[in-house]
Amino acid sequence: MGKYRMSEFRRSVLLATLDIPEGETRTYKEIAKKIGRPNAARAVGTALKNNPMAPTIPCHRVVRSDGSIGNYTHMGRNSPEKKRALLKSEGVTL
DNA sequence: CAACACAAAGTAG
DNA sequence: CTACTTTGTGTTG
Repeated sequence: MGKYRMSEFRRSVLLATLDIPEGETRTYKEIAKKIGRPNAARAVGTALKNNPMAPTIPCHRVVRSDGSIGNYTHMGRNSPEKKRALLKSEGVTL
């Protein structure tokens, strides 16, 4: 029987990210806090890095706490510019 | 064991 | 004040 089970941490991160409304942004810290690991903002980034295989999850709505855009990996390629473009497309004022 | 899509506090100037 | 360094966190390679 296959175990469709990734770590709880990763699953929580994805769900929390999926819960971000359109046009809104959330910080890695906020996501971390939401899933009960307020000090694991870095782990949140690591978790998202392995998941943005599709626009299924609005990982581009997760930004840094200091207002920076943060990073964005898609298909093994880092494109912070793409992230910024997506946010702007949703009407997010940086 | 080392690295990473972060954060906050500490050190140096 | 700004810039760089260090420590904490959880998963992946």
